[in-house]
Amino acid sequence: MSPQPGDFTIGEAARASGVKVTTVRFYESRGLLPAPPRSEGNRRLYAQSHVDRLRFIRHARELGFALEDVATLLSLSDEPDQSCAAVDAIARAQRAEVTRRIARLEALGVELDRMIATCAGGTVGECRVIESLSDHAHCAADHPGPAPM
Amino acid sequence: MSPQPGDFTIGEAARASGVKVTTVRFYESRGLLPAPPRSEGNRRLYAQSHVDRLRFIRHARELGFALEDVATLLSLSDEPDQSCAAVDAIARAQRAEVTRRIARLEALGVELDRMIATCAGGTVGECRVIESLSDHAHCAADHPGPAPM
DNA sequence: GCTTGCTCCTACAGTGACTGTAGATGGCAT
DNA sequence: ATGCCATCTACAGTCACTGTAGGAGCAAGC
Ligand SMILES: [Zn+2]
Ligand SMILES: [Zn+2]
Ligand SMILES: [Zn+2]
Ligand SMILES: [Zn+2]
Repeated sequence: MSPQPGDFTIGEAARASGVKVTTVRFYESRGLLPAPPRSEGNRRLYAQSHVDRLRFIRHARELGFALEDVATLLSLSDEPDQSCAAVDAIARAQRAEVTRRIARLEALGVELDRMIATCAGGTVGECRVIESLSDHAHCAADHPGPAPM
Repeated sequence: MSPQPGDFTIGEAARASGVKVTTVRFYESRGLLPAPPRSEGNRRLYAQSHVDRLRFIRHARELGFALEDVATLLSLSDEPDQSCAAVDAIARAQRAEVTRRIARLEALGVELDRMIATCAGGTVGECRVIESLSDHAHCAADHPGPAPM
């Protein structure tokens, strides 16, 4: 395929969508972006629809959706006559996840603040931050597990 | 080395510290936990000090410190005569990071709520959630980048 | 003594969502 | 023709683990 007016190189598609060149190729490898036709010199030739799709992916990723969810949302958006209940469910699940993460981080913030406030600025041997880390019994809330943050 | 009373197998150390067996070995491979002596049958034999160290690591991880920071905190705690300024700095940086993450997630939550509220429950073609994802211009705040969440 | 069943061993691959690197071409401008 | 950036493929690295395969150790029950 020879380059047409209106085609984008991968660099142009990257700039137009705000997705990095390497990430565009990565999305293709993950099946989120269809493999475009190539030029005679084997370069990818993107159309506007690819750029639109990249912007969709970017926005969804910025909102924290996992690539798997992005893939589902993309395949749903390709079938406009279906019910949007599945779309809604994914968005609500993401909202709930965001809420959980915030609660988690608020609790960490409180405990970190308590720890930091006890530090009197002396030696490590006297430092209550180290002590707090050593002694789990000092902490008010239970920790659900290693922080995914 | 033959097992002594007071020694822990890796499984016992794991239960006593709340760190999984595989994760204990992983921490050893990362240099966070010193390699313990072995039994005649090549099993790791931990002392109470190892269990204490594991509990320290676990608590620091629960507070979201990266393993590299945990390693620094551990090496600082091994030198009790030094100033605790470095400890304080790491804790404050972690606190700041938690604050940033919360702010980020609050913004995502607001945008997700707006998106979800516009969904009227019709078809995908009419769904404003998909539309919001497609059209970046509809969103109020700038996104700093893909969400690390 | 023998089998069952749990724990433990090493070594390596996989996760998610990319990022970085190496070495080889493509293609445009001077 | 020369320089230089963009692009190509393929693979390793990131982080903090988790999971798997294929053995070996060890206590208890028979
Ligand atoms: Zn201190
Ligand atoms: Zn705590
Ligand atoms: Zn909808
Ligand atoms: Zn937005």
